[in-house]
Amino acid sequence: MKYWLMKSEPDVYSINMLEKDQVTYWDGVRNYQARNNMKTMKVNDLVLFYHSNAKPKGIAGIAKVIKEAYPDFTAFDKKNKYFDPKSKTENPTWYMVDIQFIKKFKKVITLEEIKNNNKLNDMVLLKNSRLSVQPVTKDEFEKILELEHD
DNA sequence: GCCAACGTTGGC
DNA sequence: GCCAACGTTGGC
Repeated sequence: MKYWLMKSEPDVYSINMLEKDQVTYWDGVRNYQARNNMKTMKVNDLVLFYHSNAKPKGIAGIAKVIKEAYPDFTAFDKKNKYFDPKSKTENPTWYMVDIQFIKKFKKVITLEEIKNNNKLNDMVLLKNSRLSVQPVTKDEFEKILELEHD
């Protein structure tokens, strides 16, 4: 099993909305590295749900992958804001996965807390802050859970 | 709201 | 294939 971190701006889609929906499809990824990461995901992989451009910004909860990568249909729809003419139905450029809500942290584990933890210095989150879908190691995932506070 | 970092595009 | 110009992300 693998671990991941996925970013969302809570104004666009937050952990609360995922809790309400329970299941969602992760559309709109238009970056090749992020897409490749999604293509690597397997059912039951765990996902840290990160709130970017937010206050507080940080990890807001956990989700799991329930459907592996399939074509992102929003890329085919001219009226959708994620429309991309270079993605063809017969040879899609962009993919999405489905995730399911697992839990919402009582308090967001903030970016600051992550930065202040020596064990988490190598997280992709800190090295490549712009990547919206990124791998997390088992050790990092477990350390994050230790930072959860009631 | 600013801007650094980074990815993509397109002219050559 | 290089790289300048441009657009986007996301922390501050």
